[in-house]
Amino acid sequence: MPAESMDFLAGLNPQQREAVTFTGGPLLVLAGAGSGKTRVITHRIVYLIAEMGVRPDHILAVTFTNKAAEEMCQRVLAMLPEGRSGNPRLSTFHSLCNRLLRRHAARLGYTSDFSIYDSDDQSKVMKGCLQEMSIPESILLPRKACSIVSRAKNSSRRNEFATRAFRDHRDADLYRRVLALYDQKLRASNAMDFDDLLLNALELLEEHDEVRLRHQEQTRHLLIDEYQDTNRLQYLLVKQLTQPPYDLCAVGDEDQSIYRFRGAHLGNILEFEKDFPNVRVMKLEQNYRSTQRILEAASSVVRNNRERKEKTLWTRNDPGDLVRCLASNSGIDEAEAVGKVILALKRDGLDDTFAVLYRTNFQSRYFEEVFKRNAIPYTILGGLSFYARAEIKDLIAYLRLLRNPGDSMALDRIINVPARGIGETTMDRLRTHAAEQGLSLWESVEAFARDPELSNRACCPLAGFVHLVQQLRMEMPSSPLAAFLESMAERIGYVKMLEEENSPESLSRLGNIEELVRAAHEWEGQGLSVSDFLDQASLASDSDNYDSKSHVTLMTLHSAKGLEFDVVFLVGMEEGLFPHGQSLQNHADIEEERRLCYVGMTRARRRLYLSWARFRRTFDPFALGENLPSRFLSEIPATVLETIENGYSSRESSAWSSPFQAEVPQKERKPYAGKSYDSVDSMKEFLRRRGGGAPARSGSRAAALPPPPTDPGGPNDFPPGTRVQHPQFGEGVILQALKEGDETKLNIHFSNFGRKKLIQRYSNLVKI
DNA sequence: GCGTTTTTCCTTTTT
DNA sequence: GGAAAAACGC
Repeated sequence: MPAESMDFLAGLNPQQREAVTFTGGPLLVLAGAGSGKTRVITHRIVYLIAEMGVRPDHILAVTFTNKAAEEMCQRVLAMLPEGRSGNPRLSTFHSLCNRLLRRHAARLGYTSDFSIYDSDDQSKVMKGCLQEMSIPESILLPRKACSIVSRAKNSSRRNEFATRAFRDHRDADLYRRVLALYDQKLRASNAMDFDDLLLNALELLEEHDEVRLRHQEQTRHLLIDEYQDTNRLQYLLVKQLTQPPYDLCAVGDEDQSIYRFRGAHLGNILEFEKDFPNVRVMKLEQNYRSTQRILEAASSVVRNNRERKEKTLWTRNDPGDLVRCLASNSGIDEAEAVGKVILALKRDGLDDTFAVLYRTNFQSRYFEEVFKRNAIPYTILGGLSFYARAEIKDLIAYLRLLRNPGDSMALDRIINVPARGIGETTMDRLRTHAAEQGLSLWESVEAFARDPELSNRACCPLAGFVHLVQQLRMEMPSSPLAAFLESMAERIGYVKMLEEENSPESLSRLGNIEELVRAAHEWEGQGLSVSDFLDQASLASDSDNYDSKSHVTLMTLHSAKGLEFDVVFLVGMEEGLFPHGQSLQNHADIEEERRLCYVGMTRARRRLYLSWARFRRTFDPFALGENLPSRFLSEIPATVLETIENGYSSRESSAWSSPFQAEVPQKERKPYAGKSYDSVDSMKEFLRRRGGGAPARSGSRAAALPPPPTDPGGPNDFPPGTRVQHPQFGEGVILQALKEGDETKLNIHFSNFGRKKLIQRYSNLVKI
């Protein structure tokens, strides 16, 4: 072996080395958190090229985010000797499929200029579908419909829709019709949603032999990262991308599977050995990232899951500090406690990286406020990302319309932005005309603009708009990206509109546009076209924006996957928030929440703080007065945990003031009585054992707090939060109970019928 | 058809 | 507490 290769293998432990150099067929690497998963993938790529003489472009590695792909690519290139031919291909499933489809779109009846619809576009299309089918929102919300449809799409081939999709569902027939109409609309706009990218790529490979063969020829070595989060569609794609004898290397950790809601199928990794013959399975169990105590705490939590392969993660690292549990009174106090810890640790002068991880995006708010007030520089991922800002979406919608005239969502968005006298009435007529004549919205606009019958008032603005778009469309292909964007923003009147508004917001929007132009300049330098720019904007993920040099980063637990930090704060650890209230009903969902907790905890290198708040302002109808600490906290052994009581402050009464709960008469406020909270006692016991914990209430404070837990009440008592069964409406949850005279009016949310107001006496409700 | 004010509803998690 | 839809007045 050349000295060089000895070098790059020298940094690996025996198991890693084995995984890197094994080439005798399909390989599954079960890699625990922090066990050097990325190193295995990058070194394996380098090994294949440098040692096995594999042509770089015969290697395809699929990762979860573009950022991960890019980083791996850079590490690989740094290790490779000069003078090779081509680069290995590293990409996400979605970008891979996108590229494949752009090349072969015609075979599936799209043009290569197809648009990619984001979740906003999706729910707008869905809204239209439901309206056309006269399904009121009270029965099916557009976004809910989108997620149901998306899940079905991620587990079926397109030609299976009519039979296989929704097969477990009570309303399968209804959903199939919704899906069919939704699909038809997207197709008519020459558009694909995220799921279509996978679905169509699969169809392309399965049904077009020459495409598949060419691709298999190109992909002799396939590596897949985060295999635990692949869904059925991705699994089927993997099978199409390679062929026996597979050189397939899948790397994953079933304990870190956190995308079940998106169709991720744990079976993919648990049954890998059945799917591929003669598979070799290797385990990486030495953790290089975290301290012993952090690892012990995280392992004890995830051990409570049933659906997993047994493995023992260990480390040679220091024992480290105890994991700390911060118990605060309110969400604001929680944020302040975290801020204080960060300031204290920063005072020690270390160059530590910090992360605040939460279950849901809305939790970021208090942290932002506190960090701003205390001059703690932070970066926030997700929430309103750059591409989600209105002005950026508008300009991108213009580009989308220029590239793909069929893109009705883009057209709809910008036809009257800035205002050009094309209002709702005209739009209604355009839509009707399009539907009647089987035209796209754009074709309908063109027709109206030419129609001599039409009044000038309606016609002129349309004609002007058509002319503008046609001109821009002609110029676009030949102009450099940044210059084109800039001149477009000018000519469509967008800049003028913002300048005339002349408010602080409009000025910041102008700033954002400048930033977009700057970004375009950079991409232009890398030889990217308008099309690439649009794809980048659609397929970018939140963690793609993560900057490891930033000292404090706020993000959801999901976005934190694959990242690591010196100090991690896992906040909002309360029953109902984490685990999330929507996950309490079924065991598989709880297990997923637990894995999410495991992922969060194992992001920490040196210090881990877990935090919860007794009261939290919320608009969730499931919210129930005082919070209980998350069950995950009670799963951590006392020997590695230290509880810090972030005492009762004067704010507790204001923390207890949800606008919703304020409407409920004091007397009827009752703690949730459902059986999901069966561990109340163990939780209290757990806190007492640790000293600190929830002290007994006494004196004046008790008056400001909600009444202490009492019995759920008799059969005629329906406090908010109670789950009920109705003879016609099925299952529901009491949102509100109002006593009026001797009647009680109940406001109930039924899962299949939406909200209803019923008089309790006549309702025939049964508690469940 | 446009701009402002009022009301509503909301909150899982993401490519 | 804030964005998006609806309602209202011009």
